[in-house]
Amino acid sequence: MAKSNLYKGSLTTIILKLLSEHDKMYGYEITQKVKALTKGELQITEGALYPSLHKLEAEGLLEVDVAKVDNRLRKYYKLTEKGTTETVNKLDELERYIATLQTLINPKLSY
Amino acid sequence: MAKSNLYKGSLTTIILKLLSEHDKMYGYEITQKVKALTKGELQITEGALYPSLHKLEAEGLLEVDVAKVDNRLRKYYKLTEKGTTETVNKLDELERYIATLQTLINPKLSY
DNA sequence: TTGCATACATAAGATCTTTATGTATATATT
DNA sequence: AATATATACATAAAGATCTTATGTATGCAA
Repeated sequence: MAKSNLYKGSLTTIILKLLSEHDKMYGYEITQKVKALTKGELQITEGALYPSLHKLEAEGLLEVDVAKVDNRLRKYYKLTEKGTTETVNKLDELERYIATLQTLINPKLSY
Repeated sequence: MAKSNLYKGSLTTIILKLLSEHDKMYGYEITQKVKALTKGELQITEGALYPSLHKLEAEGLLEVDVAKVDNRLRKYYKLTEKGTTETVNKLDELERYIATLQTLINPKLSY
């Protein structure tokens, strides 16, 4: 994930946010979408993504729908009701986090 | 650190940025300064701070000046030349990171 | 047939943090 | 006088998250 270890902790929120916009997505699709949206800045590795998806599922925030497309396996993930609620919380948290960083880093500017 | 595990990875940059503005600071002072600047949002724990300071010192980004004030030990940290250079890099990295997050989270807005 | 893209997965190790604990002095409260 | 809080340092165990490496398998292009 972009060499920077800043992203540590934000992956979950990113996944949830994408799923709140796209109804259902599968793992590989998420990596490609993030790569495209960020113009290559952020490349989610599989070693980070899949365990994260599994955890979100285990927590009941996502539910899976396995499908076979072109003779290849796909696991479509979508938000549960709980996941939708949690997405709002996580996004709030992320925005507060960014605001706090801005305070520390650009003390003279207001955003 | 604010319950949120988002801050993971940003502590180093925060420390460097503060030291780029304050010439020299000691550990406890850093925790208080951050707490005040963020109105309590971000409270750096000692278990995170001290290992981080030691690491920055080991990497040659900070140098220490031990002092005794009111019969109590203080370790004043200041940026080395290398540390000053690295601060610029880390701040650039953090700003790109924030910009990337904004792209993912507020696709409709530009910052 | 070799390589690249698609599509999943996991395990070992690295990194950073929390939580808990320890030492010690100074000051305020009861 | 005793207790609590603030100041000031430190480390160790456990937890969370990620990187890196590896594995399986299909489809397609060179």
